[in-house]
Amino acid sequence: MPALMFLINAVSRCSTLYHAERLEGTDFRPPHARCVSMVCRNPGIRQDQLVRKLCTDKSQVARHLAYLEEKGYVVRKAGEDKRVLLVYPTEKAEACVEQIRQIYRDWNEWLIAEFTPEEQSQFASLLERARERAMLYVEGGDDLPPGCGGESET
Amino acid sequence: MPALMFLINAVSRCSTLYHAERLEGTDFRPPHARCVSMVCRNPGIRQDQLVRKLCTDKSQVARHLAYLEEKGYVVRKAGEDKRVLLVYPTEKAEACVEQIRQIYRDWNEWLIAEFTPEEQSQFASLLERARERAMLYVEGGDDLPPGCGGESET
DNA sequence: GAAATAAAGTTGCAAATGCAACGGTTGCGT
DNA sequence: ACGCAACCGTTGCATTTGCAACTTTATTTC
Repeated sequence: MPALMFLINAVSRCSTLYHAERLEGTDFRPPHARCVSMVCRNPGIRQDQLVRKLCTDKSQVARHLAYLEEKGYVVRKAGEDKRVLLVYPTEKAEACVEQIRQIYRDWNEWLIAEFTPEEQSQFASLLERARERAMLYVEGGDDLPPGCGGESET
Repeated sequence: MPALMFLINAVSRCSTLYHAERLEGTDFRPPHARCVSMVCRNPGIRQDQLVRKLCTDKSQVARHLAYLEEKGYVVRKAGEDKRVLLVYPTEKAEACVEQIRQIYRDWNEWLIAEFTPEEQSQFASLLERARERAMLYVEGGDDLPPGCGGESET
């Protein structure tokens, strides 16, 4: 049995390929669509919080938002704390976010279409818990996987 | 609740970051390690089958194997059908594959450490089924997700 | 048997990603 | 009030990835 990572990588890649296909002809590629979807769900979100939610590198978010801003899908305003940028969707974004969400739904439903309803909710729940735990590694903390300098052994 | 893709992408990315950290100082980066692990598990595998198992692009496998061959970890021989290459691990690869596998195990176990044993096997089983279904999309066929030209409507 | 078609692998190129270094801003300690 | 560390976002750079065009070999078709 292969390691979980192989399974997860495979599903992740297939998902992205599907989204890329569905997004053909739009202004978006998969990472842009992820940003738009998240910004519309959280208007005024701080850019660094967007990085956390998308679990990617801050340089990616900076570049993708710059692209989306240039295309008129988002607006960024400095917060009270002038270090942070608050990101707002424009009407142009609101007008097409539903189309993006539909792509997500289509993939989700098709992917787990052969699961029973209980399996479907189990799957989502376990994945969410795995995600939370995986984030612990990225964000650092006490409970780290082996080989991260956090070993309690001598 | 976010789409499954966000969860899967996040776990996938965290996994890769972890593996990259653990592989520091070796000749491998995550994609090389994946190739070595798979080739050692399937000595003499055809390069195109490796592409399927790793669920990546054939150009990636070509480049990563070229690197591994140059470094002396694998050997590639033309098959009876001279179009295909058969990939064999060298002793050098066999000597370090166990170290790679340990990294996979460490991550696996840590990631699902807070699941109950039943949840752990459920998770692996559901992920495997999701992977198989996701591959259906990449490899084409009858049962495709919406928007892939395979619609049965008019 | 020759030509057309398909398959496997390689290479070139553009996009996406991750990291490290940098600039501007805030908060803290003294 | 000053200096210093931390924080946020941006940019430069190297790696990884995906696609398409190409080469070589096998298979099909006539």
